[in-house]
Amino acid sequence: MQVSKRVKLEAAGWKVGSADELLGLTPEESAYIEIKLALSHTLRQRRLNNKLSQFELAKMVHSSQSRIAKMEAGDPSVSIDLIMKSLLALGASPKDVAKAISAGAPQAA
Amino acid sequence: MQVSKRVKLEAAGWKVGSADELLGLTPEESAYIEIKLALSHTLRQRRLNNKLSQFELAKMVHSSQSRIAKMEAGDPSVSIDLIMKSLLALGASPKDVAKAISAGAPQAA
DNA sequence: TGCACGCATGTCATATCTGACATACAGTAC
DNA sequence: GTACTGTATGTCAGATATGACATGCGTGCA
Repeated sequence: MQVSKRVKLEAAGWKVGSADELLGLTPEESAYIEIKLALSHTLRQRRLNNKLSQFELAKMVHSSQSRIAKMEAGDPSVSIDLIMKSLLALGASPKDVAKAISAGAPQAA
Repeated sequence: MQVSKRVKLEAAGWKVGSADELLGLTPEESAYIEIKLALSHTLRQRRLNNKLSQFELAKMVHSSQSRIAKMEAGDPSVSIDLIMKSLLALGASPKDVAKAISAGAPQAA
């Protein structure tokens, strides 16, 4: 993740790395965000690997470009459900999803 | 999973084991259900390990007994989001969640 | 027997999520 | 410069999920 992106995410209300000390997040909340960001990141990876634009992926999953952008940004308005369904539509298996979560959200350097 | 439980789930509209051949599920749909059932099962395990009733867990996660029952049943009306949040509230880490998904839904014998 | 506990299932008002749309911005090509 | 592609972000009506409640069912126990 580029720093610029990280700054935007943080400005948008999320903390990216080890967030909890700065914001007042409970362990559950930060674990939830960690999972969401891990899946968001994996979604973008998979989309790019498949050489798809957000618009094209949106058509595939019967959604819209703006919602794909929000998914990849880990926007608070998108559910983990939706991100997972999109991953599965891109051919990910449950084990792939598990691996993505295990790998965790990409940490800042 | 007891057979009786399995029968109930199936009667409720889900197929449990290798479902897709019987119902007309797409690979994404069955992967989604597989993940949901894996997490449902893990939720029940964790709750029982902690010796909590559904009612007690409901209070912990600011929900209701009926919704916990639906989560554990993998009811179509509950999102994976909610099940995951409950797991995290029970102290599961993202890696625990990943392991649960990797392990998969308990297969019928 | 009655009564309490734990769990399942159905319903419903409301809270939350979603897709669609508009719009803005960066990069590239002309 | 314009035009086009890909992406980000804000808004909103309609769709979906949620908590709460009622109720039923089985089990244990006095």
